[in-house]
Amino acid sequence: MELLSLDSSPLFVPKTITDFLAQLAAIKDGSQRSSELDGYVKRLEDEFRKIEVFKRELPLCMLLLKDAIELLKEEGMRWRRMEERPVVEVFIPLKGNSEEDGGLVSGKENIDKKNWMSSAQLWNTSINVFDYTKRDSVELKLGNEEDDRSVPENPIEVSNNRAVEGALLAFRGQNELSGFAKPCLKEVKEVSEVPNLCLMTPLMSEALACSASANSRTSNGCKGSGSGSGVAGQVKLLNKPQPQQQQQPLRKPRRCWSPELHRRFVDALQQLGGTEVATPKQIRELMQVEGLTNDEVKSHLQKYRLHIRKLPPSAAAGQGNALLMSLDHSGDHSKANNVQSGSPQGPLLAGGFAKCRSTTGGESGNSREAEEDEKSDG
DNA sequence: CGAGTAATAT
DNA sequence: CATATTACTC
Repeated sequence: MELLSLDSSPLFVPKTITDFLAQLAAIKDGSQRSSELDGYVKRLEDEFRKIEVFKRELPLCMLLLKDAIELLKEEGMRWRRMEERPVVEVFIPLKGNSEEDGGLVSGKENIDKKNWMSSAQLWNTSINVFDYTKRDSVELKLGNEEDDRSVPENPIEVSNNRAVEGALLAFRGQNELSGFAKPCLKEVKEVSEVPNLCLMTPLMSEALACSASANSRTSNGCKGSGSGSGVAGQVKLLNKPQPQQQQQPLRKPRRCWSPELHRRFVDALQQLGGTEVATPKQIRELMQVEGLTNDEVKSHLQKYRLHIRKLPPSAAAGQGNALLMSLDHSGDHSKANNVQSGSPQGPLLAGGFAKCRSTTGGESGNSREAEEDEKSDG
């Protein structure tokens, strides 16, 4: 046993990071030590990718793992430096600047965690922003957001993560993250409290256009596969130096109509009195979704109309159709919206309307839509 | 400009 | 084939 630990063969799995560090510290041979560390970090990262799929269920694991990875990496760098010039420093600086700062150990940790938490929140709410290399930008972005979270106006807003998304994309470029970028938009599930829609903002399109054209359209994985099973599996490094920036009519990235978004759409629709009488502009304004363009709504409406025209029989029989609703709303009362018994959502949506379901979230059984924030019209 | 629709792309 | 974007007409 001890032999093993001393030998620290590649298979040896230390119980804790500190243990591991202690082990490493015992190793005198620099190359061996670094290889040990590298291997361990690699495994950590592997696992991280795996559990990333369950990030919602295992947020703490994510954090811990990430922290561990960070720490080990830092440690590795530190040691390498120490190789060159022996310095007597206490380790566990956690992360500071990639340069070295002194041995600030005390309060830093806490602050760190806090920030991480905010990041985590972001993941949960909309995008998967995970990058342990350049999360600084993320943090900055978040700083404002989370602090200023009191925006009662529209709960639904474009994931203002376009910058983040950019970073993410960049990150994807240099490191494979198959399962990461995808979920950003489809992952959006009702997070109980914060309903959020996934929208791609026009601004984003620039960034996307570049990497999208160069790389692939996977950036906006709407219907794309998913399943995090192969997350750790595929590794493709495609790094292209984005030769062309903006030229030609760059196509807007596809807007993914998440269930939430669509629900919003339908809501607006019925509030406006039906699919046939509502106009795109009205809908858009009513939806109050930032970044949502008129054309997009129009397009969606077109599709929607087609759909409900296509299968009216069954729906009509259900007498709860949106078509009829337009008529129904005549004598609307305060809660006319409640017509959801046979709400347009059911039949219509069932047709496969809301397709951008999350892949990672296996519990798609939450078909039960959380009741929306009803507009208590005065 | 906005709505509606067809054509086109992914 | 479904879905979303663009182009076109009114």
